[in-house]
Amino acid sequence: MLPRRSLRPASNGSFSSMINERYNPREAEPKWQRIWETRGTFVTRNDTSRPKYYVLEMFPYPSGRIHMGHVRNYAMGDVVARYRRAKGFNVLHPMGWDAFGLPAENAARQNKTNPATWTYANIATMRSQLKSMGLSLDWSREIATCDSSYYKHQQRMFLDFLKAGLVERKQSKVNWDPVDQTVLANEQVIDGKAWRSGATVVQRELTQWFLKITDFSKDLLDSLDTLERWPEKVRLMQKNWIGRSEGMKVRFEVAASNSNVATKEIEVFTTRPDTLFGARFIALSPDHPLAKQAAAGNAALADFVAECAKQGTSAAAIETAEKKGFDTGLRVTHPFDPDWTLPVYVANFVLIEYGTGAIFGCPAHDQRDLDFSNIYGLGNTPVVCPPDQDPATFVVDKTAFDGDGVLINSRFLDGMRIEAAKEEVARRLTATELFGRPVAERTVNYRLRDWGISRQRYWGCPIPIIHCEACGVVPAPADQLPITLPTDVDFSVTGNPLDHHPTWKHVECPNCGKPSVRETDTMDTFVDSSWYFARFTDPTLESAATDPAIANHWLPVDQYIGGIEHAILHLLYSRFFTRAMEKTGYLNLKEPFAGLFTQGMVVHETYKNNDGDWVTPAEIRIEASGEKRRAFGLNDGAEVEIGPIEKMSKSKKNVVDPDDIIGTYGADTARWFMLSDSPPDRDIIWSDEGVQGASRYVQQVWRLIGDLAAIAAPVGASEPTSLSDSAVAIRRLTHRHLQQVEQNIERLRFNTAIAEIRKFSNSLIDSLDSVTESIAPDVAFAYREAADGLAMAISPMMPHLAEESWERLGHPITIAEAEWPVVDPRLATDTMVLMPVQVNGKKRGELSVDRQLDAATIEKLALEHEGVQRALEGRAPRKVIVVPGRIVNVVA
RNA sequence: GCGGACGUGGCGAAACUGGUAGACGCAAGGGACUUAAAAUCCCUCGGAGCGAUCCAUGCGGGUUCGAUCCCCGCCGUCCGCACCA
Repeated sequence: MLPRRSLRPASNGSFSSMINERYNPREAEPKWQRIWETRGTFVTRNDTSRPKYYVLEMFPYPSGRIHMGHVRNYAMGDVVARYRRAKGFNVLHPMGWDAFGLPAENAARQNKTNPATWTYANIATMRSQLKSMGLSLDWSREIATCDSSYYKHQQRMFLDFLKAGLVERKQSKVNWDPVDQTVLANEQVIDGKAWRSGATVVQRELTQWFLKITDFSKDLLDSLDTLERWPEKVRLMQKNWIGRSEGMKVRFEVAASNSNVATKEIEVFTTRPDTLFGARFIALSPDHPLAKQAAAGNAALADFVAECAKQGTSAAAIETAEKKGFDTGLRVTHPFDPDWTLPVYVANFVLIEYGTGAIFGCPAHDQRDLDFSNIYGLGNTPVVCPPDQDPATFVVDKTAFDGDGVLINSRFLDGMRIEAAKEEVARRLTATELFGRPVAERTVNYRLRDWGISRQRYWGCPIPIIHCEACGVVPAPADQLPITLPTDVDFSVTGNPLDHHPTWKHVECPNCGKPSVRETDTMDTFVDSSWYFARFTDPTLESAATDPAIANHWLPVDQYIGGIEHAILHLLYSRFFTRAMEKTGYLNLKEPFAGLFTQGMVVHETYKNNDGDWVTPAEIRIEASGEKRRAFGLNDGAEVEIGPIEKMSKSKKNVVDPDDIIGTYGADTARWFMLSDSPPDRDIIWSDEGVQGASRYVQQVWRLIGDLAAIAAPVGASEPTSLSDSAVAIRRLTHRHLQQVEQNIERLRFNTAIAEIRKFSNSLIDSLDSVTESIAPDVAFAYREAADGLAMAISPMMPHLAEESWERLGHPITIAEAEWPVVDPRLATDTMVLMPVQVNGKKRGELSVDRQLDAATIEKLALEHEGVQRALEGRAPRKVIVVPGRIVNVVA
């Protein structure tokens, strides 16, 4: 028997809420979190009977507290993890901490604490915050990269890479802060000044460790095509970053030399060998060995080279920098004409890192070369004529021509198209010899440079190397690993604490036993995050970083989720590491992440008071009248200006603390809101109204589940032999909506999955209106299926509410351990279909027809339709297009 | 400068990538219940028109029976790279 008043009455909706107590997330959420923990629900075991699924969200830096960006990221990952688990996969969903890095040292300097203390305290806070979100994580696999149990393996890996020839030690320029005595990253240099000390940053040459990522340039580029479940945008960014270009290296013979320059030739790289007859000069990078050689005997040139070294590396500095050069006095011979010589300049715009560090300048067809040529009066010769120009009159003045055209002024190349001319030059120059070698060779050049990993910092993984005066660079013996960080460090002195620690660096040489010193540089923290996904597969293994069999089973990560800001470096380094680990026997695959998803940011309105200071959302209240919204300070009531919507940041104070939200509304509401409304790869605007909407929905579902629980057949009730039309209708909507939810989650379209769930619950609420006091068994069965289906549908997003509902519906075990219902495709598709009828592409009516109905009958029905008749105005239809199940269009 | 993405109601968006444009939600307005409020429920909600209907997916063209979707040309916003030879 049904208590009528528990359902929504036609005109008075108050009963439902009166008899249904409100859902209280503050009680339910911790309760279910404890139950999951006690039952070990999310502990992953190796189980090959089920297909594996590895979901991973980019692990956080333990900065202190989680922010809304984390909430969004981990809510998405958790939907995937919970959904896949329900679908029968053995899911690996771990969490860890990217725990090394500069902020810990900064905090240590400021607060006189130890970086380790600070870091582990933050981890404790953030772990408990993440736990309050109810994430289905296997916490038994937690790792922190600052644990020696983690970085021990990283040191070993470094030594293995060294042995395998994947590590190199070489000189490199760094941004040096002379006050703090430290190396700065490019983003720490602002307008040529150090971000912290404000000192003028200088370029300094240091010997540093490099990982030879360029060994894999080609593979890293080519394999991008295999990453089908990566965003096109990220693949493109990586492609551009690797920067492949086809060209030639061409050697020019030195024709006239100053006495101190012994070189007989200069090699340049070019992608435009076709323009060789337009050459006007050779330009060397100031860092080119030949430039330095020439400078040694020429004080003015030496001054010029030194001046170039001061040139800023910032984007702004480069943009405004004028082209400058210095004539070395050297001249080289043109490869196609022994009587033609070209001057050799040192020029500030030539990069040492790219190509050979030397170019030939063709002013007519390269803007940089033209700018340079115009300053130094070197002239230009157009050698490619645009299709719309007359070769006899075509001249270049201020704008170089880099489009397609036909070769002119180029002797044997005249009349050729660019591609043919390139081929011809290559053919001739590879067949001509200079000093016993071909003058030129075809090459492929990459923009990608080797990865410098040395950091002059304390809070990072020590590089396991010993420097001995007699033996040179000696790898630390494997049995001495881990090389741990000393804990008694002094941050009051400038510079690297490892370097001026009294004892730490002094060791005996493992080779000869003589006193030697440890490498005091630590590794770039990007190294730590380049293999953590592999460590998660067997995080407590002591003997090695990975067990290859286990790593190969779990990897690649099936779905990786994180911010677009890691599109290039982290993801590229991880791809490189996977290849390097394969080469050194740690695992056997190339690509670590089969599927990648980059989520958008969380943004919020900004608020500014009369004094122009930022105000936090917690300090204001919003008043809305009609369409207008105004904000007022809670303290003084003064009006606050509502500013633009921007990424949540501490500096603009437009942050909302996840703890506050979870405390007020519960984790489910926060998670639900984060996934609603905006497509996951786009930014989401955090708004109080939106959160309240999500919170209302939590209560609505709870009431609905209560109503359904009252009328549903018992758990496990078998399907009645025959079903009434109304029972079938309920089953249809359950199966149809569940199918849509599945498809949307699988495509990571969480916003549309949520819209579908809301449609589902709206339909159920509507359908309950027609329920009378006596419920037939077949209808009760259909409502049982609907109620269970709804609880399951919300479970990936709102797991606590789902558990509470599942319990209320009478299930003995948790929903987290339950299986996703099997959708019956016959029930998911309606037999009747509503077909719009158009006349000349404009809708004139609708036909409700059986999905199976033949086209001829549909056509007949359409033509008889009143709206069609009216629109035809007596004209005869010229053509009728029937798209079965979709649309009818009558062409008049 | 080079490369890429996006532009749909007051707002976030949806549209099975050629087939009823605006699902789902937020905000707003009206109403019911209440002494009142909260909560809940009902109705309206792109524009014009009493209506049949007409207009509308940044703007202008094109292809098509039919275009938010494909093509061409503009305008605007955002992102990546940037003296890469």
